[in-house]
Amino acid sequence: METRELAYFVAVAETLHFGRAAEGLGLAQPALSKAVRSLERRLEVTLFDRTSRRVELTPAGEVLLDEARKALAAVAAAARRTQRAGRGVPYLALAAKPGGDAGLLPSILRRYESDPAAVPVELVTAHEDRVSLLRDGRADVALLHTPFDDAGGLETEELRAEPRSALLPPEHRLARRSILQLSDLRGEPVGRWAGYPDDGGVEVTDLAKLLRVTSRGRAVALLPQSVLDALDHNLVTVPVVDAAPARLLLAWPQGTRSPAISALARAAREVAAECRTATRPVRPAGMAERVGGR
Amino acid sequence: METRELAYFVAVAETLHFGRAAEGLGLAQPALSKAVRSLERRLEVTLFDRTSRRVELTPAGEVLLDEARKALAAVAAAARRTQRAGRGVPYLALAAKPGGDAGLLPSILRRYESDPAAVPVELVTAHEDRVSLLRDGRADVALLHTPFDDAGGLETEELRAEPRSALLPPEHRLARRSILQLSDLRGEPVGRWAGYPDDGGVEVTDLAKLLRVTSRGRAVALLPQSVLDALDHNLVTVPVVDAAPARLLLAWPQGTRSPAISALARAAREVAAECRTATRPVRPAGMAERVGGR
DNA sequence: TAAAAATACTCCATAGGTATTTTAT
DNA sequence: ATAAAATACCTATGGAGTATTTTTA
Repeated sequence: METRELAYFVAVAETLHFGRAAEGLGLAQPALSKAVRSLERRLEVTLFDRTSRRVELTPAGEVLLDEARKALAAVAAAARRTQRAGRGVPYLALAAKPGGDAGLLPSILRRYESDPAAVPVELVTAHEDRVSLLRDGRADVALLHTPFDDAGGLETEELRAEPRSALLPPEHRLARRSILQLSDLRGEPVGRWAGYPDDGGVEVTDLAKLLRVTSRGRAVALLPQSVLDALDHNLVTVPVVDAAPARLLLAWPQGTRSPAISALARAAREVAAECRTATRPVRPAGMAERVGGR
Repeated sequence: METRELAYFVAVAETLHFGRAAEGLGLAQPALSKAVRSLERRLEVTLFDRTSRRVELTPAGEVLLDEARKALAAVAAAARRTQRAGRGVPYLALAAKPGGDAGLLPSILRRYESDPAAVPVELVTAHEDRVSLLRDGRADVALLHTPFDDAGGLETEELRAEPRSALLPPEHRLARRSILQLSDLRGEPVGRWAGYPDDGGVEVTDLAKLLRVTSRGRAVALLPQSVLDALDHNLVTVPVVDAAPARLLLAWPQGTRSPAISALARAAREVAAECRTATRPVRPAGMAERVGGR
């Protein structure tokens, strides 16, 4: 199986339409039909049930879609890592969301640089999809936030874990509660980052937008207290006691823990520990209150 | 990058010889030279430092060798899993070493079959390389033995952990000791399974061979007590207190935990637990003794 | 009947072959 | 001097194009 064929298959599987998939790939429809047919012949497996009106994946096709994505990511990672290794000095590409480092990054990098195993760091900022940067080799390490990012299949170092609170407009029916449970939020539209699976919530792209949407009462946000505190708002926060805690992780692909990554993880762990002792949680948990704003 | 090119590159990187690699791939040397050159051109990276007398990998080449192996395994896995999904009823391919199940397998399977999530199991027996069966999709789950198998990058369920003992000929200088430490075995040739990295020990392919080699005093074996007890021998076993325990694991690739795998893991866990309580270790640890034989 | 996949064919880019040259030991 | 990679050149497979047919909702 050639990667070209896999890419073609994935394109069709994602659109379920040979014509549009071909257009997306920049080739003609018959070529794509033939390529998929020949893949099916080679594997001796039917990948699509298709008529001239509908295209759908067979169970085997579902499996291949999943596996092909992984395989293509691995091939892309091979190319990217090789190219990076080929260009001069070795360095570490660190992916982080702008503002998503909880202010720890400068101290982490300062400490890391004093480590003998340190290697120059290139910061790759990306609002979305830091995990796929790791998976396809554009980055070596990333700062992630679970449960927002999916750290499956990655090795991680936890830097911080924090319970989450709901951000509500003052007039909201739950705004006077001292604590909440997830079940209280049943039926509420919850703000959801663009690019994450649609659970019926409102899609937002950044905190400012989330804030606007929340102010208008169109959604509630579920965020770590420290993030809510840092925002400039006139809303109410209520701890959600059974929400999975928001965790800040340093993550890298399985089995790629180089000395440089170890050094960075060490520095990050140390800085996070210091930060924890320095800024102990001040606010008693389980208290609703007005915060922020002017 | 096409998988063909990656496979060609890996062949050259493994032999460090274009001619022999080409022969192995069943094509002519110039074709291989050209393919590698075009790969280098495409990546804009030099992969080999080569003269007409010597071929060696550049640092970037080392990276690609590593990454390409992973990528090729992912592609092979995609093909295998798809084909298996395409052939009739879904089933679970379970890789195990013949005799390497500690006798647990029949009970595990019997219990598993009563689970509603159970799916037919196909047993794939392989003396070596069960991990690569998982990695390239020929198997879904495997019974592994650490530290003999490398479970890196796999999800696992530990079924049993057992301290290991040295198997020695009665006349061996260490045969009268009550316990041993790894340091006592410094310099002793230790039996090593075929296919594992050469640490200077004697390579053996099966337990019978290991037994013969050990009897002749050409090596010592380092095995879990239960395996030694099951063997028919006239040798002495001495516990090695600081050897990593031998662990029997059920393992599957990251992120593939299907309901069927969960059910099998559950059954395995339960059977292993029962077995632990039923056959508590009888022999007081730290006692040298004659065992087995007739 | 109309939208969309499959088929029929044509073409050419390139993977691969053979013969030969270059190079380093 | 020789082993081995690179180069030159040729061939043909198959990937991709255009035009057309078939299919089904």
